[in-house]
Amino acid sequence: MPELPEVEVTRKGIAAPLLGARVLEVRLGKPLRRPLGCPPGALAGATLGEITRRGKYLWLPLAAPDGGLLVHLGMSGSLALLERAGEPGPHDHFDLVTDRGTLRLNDPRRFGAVSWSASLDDAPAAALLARLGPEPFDAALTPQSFHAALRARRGALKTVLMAGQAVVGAGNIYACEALFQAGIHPALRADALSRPRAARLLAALRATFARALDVGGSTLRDFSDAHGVNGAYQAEAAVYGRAGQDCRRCGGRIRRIVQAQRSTYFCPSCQRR
DNA sequence: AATGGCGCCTGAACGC
DNA sequence: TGCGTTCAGGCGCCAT
Repeated sequence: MPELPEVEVTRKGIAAPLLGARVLEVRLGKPLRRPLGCPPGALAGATLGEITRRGKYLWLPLAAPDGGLLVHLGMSGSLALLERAGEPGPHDHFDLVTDRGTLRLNDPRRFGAVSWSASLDDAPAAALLARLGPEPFDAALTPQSFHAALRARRGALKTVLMAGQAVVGAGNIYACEALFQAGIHPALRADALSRPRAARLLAALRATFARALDVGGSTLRDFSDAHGVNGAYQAEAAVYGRAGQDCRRCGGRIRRIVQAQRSTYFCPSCQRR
């Protein structure tokens, strides 16, 4: 469900209220994608530091006992910070009970994960984060470096965007939307993209993310933020989920193709190879 | 080292 | 109404 903007909106919703919170208890539901990696009881008494984000991962640092939790929301996960948490529902699989409320992970498909690591430099966190490319708004990510990263890839641009090595954060929706905004065909080979067009794509991706952050991640149909509110779908996707409908820019017909077993939506006349 | 394919889960929407 | 099929916002790991 969440792409980078949604994860960042989630982080913003929980970072301040949980800073300095004391862990009282950890409750687990059904198994998630990977094991917690420590006995739940071992976290009691720890104090939460400032929650950070890397790609679509959240890092919840803990002190005394030291360590942290690396959280990924997968396809269908969402976090809510509840003042008074009721009994966990059938899809609530992780509760971090603190003296400032309960941070609850709801994840019907259970592709998400919560993993304890001694630090970001230790397993499993280090290995999971090691493969990630630069953050989209990192100043070190320039049109030049982005173009260079794309030139090292032979796959289709849309697939490469989603792989997260040239830049992190784009999922299926924002990859499609950014390519539309940049006027680039999703099946164009990454290493065939000219430098000006790479610059255009980076700008489009940043604009897409910035817009989503502005509206609080509510560009996604059923996203709900850390307070459980939202879900106000903006209905502003230009191409995603619009196969067969008219392109808002040229009036042509939006097409759906499959790339790497994922749906890709694009406008054949606005987006050129 | 990059690439493509598969598996992990459940629920909603759709067609018959 | 019920049943089967398809699809869904993401990784990780594996073989090549």
